[in-house]
Amino acid sequence: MKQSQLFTRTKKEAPSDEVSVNAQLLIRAGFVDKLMAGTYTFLPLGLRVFRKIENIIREEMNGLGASEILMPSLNPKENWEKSGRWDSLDNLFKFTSFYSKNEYALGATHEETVSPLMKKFVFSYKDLPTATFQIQNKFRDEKRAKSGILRGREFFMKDLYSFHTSAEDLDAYYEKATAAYKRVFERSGIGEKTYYTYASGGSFSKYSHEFQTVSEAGEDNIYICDKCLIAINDEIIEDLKHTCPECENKELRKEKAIETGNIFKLMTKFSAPFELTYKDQDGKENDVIMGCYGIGLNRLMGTVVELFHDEKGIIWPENIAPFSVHLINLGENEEAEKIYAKLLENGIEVLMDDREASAGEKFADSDLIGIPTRVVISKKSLAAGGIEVKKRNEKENKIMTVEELLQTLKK
RNA sequence: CGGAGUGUCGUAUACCGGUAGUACGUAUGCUUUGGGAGCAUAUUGACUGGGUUCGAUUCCCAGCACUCCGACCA
Repeated sequence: MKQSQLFTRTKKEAPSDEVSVNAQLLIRAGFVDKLMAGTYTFLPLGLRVFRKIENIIREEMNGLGASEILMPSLNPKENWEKSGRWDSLDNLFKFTSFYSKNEYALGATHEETVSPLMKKFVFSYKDLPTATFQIQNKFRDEKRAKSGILRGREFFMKDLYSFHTSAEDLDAYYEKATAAYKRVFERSGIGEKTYYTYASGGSFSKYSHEFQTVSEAGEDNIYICDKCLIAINDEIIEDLKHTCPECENKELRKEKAIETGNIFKLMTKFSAPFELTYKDQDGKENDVIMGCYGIGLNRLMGTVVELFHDEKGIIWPENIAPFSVHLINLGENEEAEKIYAKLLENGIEVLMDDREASAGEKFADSDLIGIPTRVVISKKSLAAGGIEVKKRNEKENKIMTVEELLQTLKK
């Protein structure tokens, strides 16, 4: 893509009312725009990052044998009454139709939709286990939206639901889902800082498991066990008497963390009220055993920015960067076009800065946007024998040929 | 939901109870091209409503919006 085609522009200064690092950098660099507190537009660069994250998650969910669907955000009141959450969930967005006076909810999560849906397809133990997921916008009437894109009122979530004949089968699937979640965080670049965490189960169950990413921007406090690399959310630390549940280690390290994922064993909490049942081998009717598994996509994106930035801007991990290469053209139009075409031919995602701007402005923008590899083409680089290549997270640059660049990118 | 703070060109800011200024941006022209370039000209603004006052962007009240702290967070 050519930068001159982008309708967005970078800003020297962040809006004075944005304090969180993720919002400041994402707005300044032109990845997102705030519509109101807790709702953000993904701009072209931001959407590219979003799609990268989405695809990583999608690949991992497909790897679990789950099939993707897309459920409506607009939900009937009836389903939420059936589960009891019309009244119990206080951040559920509810409204009344002006014309019909019917009441509706905007989906905050989709157990109330997926359970009656699966009732139409699951009849026998032969239909189980099965799993389905979606990547969709959720609505939660947060009392206080905050921290940029980390806690919004409308946000994107990947929600996976699994259906089983037994608790043992759910347990096995839960393990597989946990492994898939770990791969999602590793591939997104935050694996090292993300801990499998024991947590409370909220309205779903007594306990659940979270994936917590260590960051000062986090809202949760977790206690990390450096022996088994798991953590405990401080909301249940008293229950566990300050020891790690896995190894009984008492020397836990307290850190602030962002909840990037949360998984629950629902058991029959939703299958029972929605009469989602199956017939077993003996012809007996049983409630389906369920699990649910969520990852917030906006939150994952914001967390990456919180973790990877410097005073000049964002430093995107390779796998979720909007582009692989930022090609900076300093007045060498013909050569730049050739290199741009060559990189595209080789399947490299390139953003070419073809604007008529000063070198300083182009460099500053490049650092702010944070594409992993910067390539400069100029009189100086050509005289030195080629193009100048610099990684966003390194200080030194190297002169090389385009062929050599292609070799490095393939590694 | 409780508490606090803030609303001035597109952005960041200044001053002020009496003609609202600067920088960046944007537009035009010329010069410039390795770290947000220079000159000239132009361009755009007091959240909404009420009150006090001869006069309010400024003071007061209400509303709305945003941010922060706390509570909440499936």
